[in-house]
Amino acid sequence: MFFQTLGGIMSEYPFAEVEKKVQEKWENKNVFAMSQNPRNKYYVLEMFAYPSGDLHVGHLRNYVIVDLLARYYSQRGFDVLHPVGWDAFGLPAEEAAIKNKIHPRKWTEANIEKSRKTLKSIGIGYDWETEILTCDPEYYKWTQWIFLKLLEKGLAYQDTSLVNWCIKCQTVLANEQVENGKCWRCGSEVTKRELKQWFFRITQYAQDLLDDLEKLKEGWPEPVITAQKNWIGRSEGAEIDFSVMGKDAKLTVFTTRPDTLWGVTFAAIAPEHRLIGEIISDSDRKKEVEEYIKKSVMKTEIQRLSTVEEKTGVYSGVDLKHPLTGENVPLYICDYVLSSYGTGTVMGVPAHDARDFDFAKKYGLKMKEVIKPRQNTDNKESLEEAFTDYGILTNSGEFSGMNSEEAIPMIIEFLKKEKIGRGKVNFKLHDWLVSRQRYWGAPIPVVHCPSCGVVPVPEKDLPVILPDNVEDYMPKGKSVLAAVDSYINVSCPECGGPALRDPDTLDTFVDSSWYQLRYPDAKNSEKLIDSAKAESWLPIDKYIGGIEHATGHLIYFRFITKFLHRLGVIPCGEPAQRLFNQGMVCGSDGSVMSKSKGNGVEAGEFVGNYGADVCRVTTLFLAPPGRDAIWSEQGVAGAKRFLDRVWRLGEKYTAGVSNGKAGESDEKKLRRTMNLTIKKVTEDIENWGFNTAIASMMEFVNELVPFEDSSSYIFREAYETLLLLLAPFAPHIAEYLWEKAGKNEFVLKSGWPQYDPETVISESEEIGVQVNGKLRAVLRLPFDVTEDEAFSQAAESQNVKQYIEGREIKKRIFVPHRMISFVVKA
RNA sequence: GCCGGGAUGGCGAAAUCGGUAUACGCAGCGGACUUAAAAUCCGCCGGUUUAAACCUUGUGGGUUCGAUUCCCACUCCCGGCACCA
Repeated sequence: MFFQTLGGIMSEYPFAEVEKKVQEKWENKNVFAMSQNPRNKYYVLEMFAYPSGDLHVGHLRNYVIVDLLARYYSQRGFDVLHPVGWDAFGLPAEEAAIKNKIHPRKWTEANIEKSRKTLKSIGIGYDWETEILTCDPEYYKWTQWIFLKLLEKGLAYQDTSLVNWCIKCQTVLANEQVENGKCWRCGSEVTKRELKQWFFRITQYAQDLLDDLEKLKEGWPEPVITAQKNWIGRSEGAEIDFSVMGKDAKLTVFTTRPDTLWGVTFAAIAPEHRLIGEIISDSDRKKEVEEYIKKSVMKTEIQRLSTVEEKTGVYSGVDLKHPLTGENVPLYICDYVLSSYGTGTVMGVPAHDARDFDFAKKYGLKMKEVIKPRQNTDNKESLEEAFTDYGILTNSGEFSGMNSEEAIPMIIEFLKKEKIGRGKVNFKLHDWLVSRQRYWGAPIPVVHCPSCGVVPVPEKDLPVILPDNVEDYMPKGKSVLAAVDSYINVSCPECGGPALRDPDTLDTFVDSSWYQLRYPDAKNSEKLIDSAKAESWLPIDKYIGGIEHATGHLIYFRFITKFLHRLGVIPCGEPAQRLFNQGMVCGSDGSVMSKSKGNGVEAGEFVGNYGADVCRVTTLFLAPPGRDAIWSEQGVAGAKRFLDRVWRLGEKYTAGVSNGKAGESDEKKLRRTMNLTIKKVTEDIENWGFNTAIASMMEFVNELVPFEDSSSYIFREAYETLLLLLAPFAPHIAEYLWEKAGKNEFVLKSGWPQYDPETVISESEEIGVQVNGKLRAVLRLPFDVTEDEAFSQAAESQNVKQYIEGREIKKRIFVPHRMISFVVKA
């Protein structure tokens, strides 16, 4: 019996027994199962997690927040979908395999089991029937299917590209695995290597991805929208052709400032540019150029990170011809020019571009001023810095005297007519490199046949199963799978002749780019998702995760959603209606909590010591969910005391004793507090103010504790209301006490209290009185006090009197329920 | 360099259509209960001060009867992007 107060000892919330019991009850009755035909759906999801093993309290925050919402919306009568899954492919499993000789699958499954246990111990209400694992063939079958569809539509292609290569590890590294130009694992220098890779043509969706950000403005945080906008990086300008002197060749540049075309004094080309070899073939500076290229390509990574100041380059020995003036334009090879953006070649306008200015100054190149500032045209003899704003064109032939804004479209039109240029829109966004020379990922469903070329695996043969019989996971310069004969050798689906499977696997961002579509129909073996299910559950209503995914996952996620939408698989073009960025939890050292830093507090251990509900309340009370927070055990005591008091209220309720009659005014006050608390908690949940919601429940409890008559109707009503409000925050204790209170239905299905606006009005309230902006008194006045009455009462108040007496009152201000203010002449 | 977020008691934080700054909690102090301690309950708790008064939301200005809230300038901290022509 939990409800006996033994020998005067104040009882505490016996979390171990209660939480176990409640969790069993939830599980037996399958309370979190998704509805098969939702009328009023609500889909909440936290961002996909990598199963790293032990969850720490930092991870917990996210789960607890989303669970709170799921439970809240359930109580509000929505059909909630709150699923869980695991982003189970990826490098760490492989690293563990190499290090500890354990199969990546085993390692991954063991970790997932561990995390599952922790999540269950916190009482997160998932429908475990819908759980997905990206390393499950039934899941990656559809990852592969999406790949085939992209291939079919020309949105997946192979191309050679320079990739990060660690010589020591003999492997390709993703950008985020390169830290300051060094390999994240072995610390040795990373070089570039040209390899054939698979890409998704996300750039084809760039404009769409950009345009639809408009639709997300209401539901997504502004910083994410901005980050995506910058990442997509649309810029309008023109491509202009420059012919190569003495050769039948031309180079095209991209510029956003065609109005500065007359100011071109040199041109610069990226060292990696594909045409360099051809252009310098008979230059007398061939040797220097080749040396420079070799040097800059090798050290690209380090340079990118360290140099912003120094620009280097080498004269190619070749000149271009200015398309308008016919003048010689020397061509330089410069590593400040990016090969991956625009055309890999730029026109140099030192007078009007800061970078070109630096370069020209260093190499003593000419500067030609062709844009004048609109205001103060004090002619300086030599330029001290580039003038990069729009202005008035000068020395620009027939366009001289025009404003940049009007000249730009006219110049583009002119270039088009002369067939030496055209308008052009460029994006910073690059095509998405999706192949990895790695084992632990979804196999790329493609066969390479010597006679038929690249042949997609027929849909009926999906999934292409990742083989388990691998002995050595150490990459040897190519994918591990290339060495698995039984896997790699296959007959061509077209001609039946001997062929090879693609040895690469897909980037894990591909796995996580569509997972939200799978939950509503996780077991469907015929389709990615049944269209009726898609119709009734998609899109996500609330999506919660860290801002660090703003330009990675969230772009891929939107892209694949859009693609599948166009394909007719799903009804929506955006994956998530609302996005919320929860803040990070930092360890006591102030840095982000993580296993590798050793500053994590293990979740399982914490729950074992204090219980799930204390853990939840502590986490939620720590700070508002959007803000970064430093973990501290200090809050635990408060959370524990709070729940212990609730527990004792339960005893008081059960006992139903009347220690003297509560006065009418006390009852009225309690009714008022109850209604105010309902209002506050409801609004706070809607506005992500979980910490203040808890604060107001604490105030409510503080009033209930000393309330005399626990057999009174109002006490019983208030207590029951408290349990309903508390349930999303501390579901175990709420559920248990709800049952003890004689309720038959789960608290989760027992509705959400409504507040009565009438009762929150109190008879009187305290109003501050200011004189010349300084607070001089606080008066208790009737709620419906008239303005005149308020002024006269205020003026009579002792302390106010001394400040206004004998002085001319210039102004009186009355703000109902808040403030009375007098302005007097000094 | 550019973009974004932040700065309020000893600590986590609350209050922004401008209206009694510091709710709630932690820590601390005092008291009740107890042989005692813990737990629990009650009270105090920004600073100078007997009170009155004055000062106080990173800094300096401004608007206003009144500014944590709005405007301008700046400092520091955190995060992201980083030669995108």
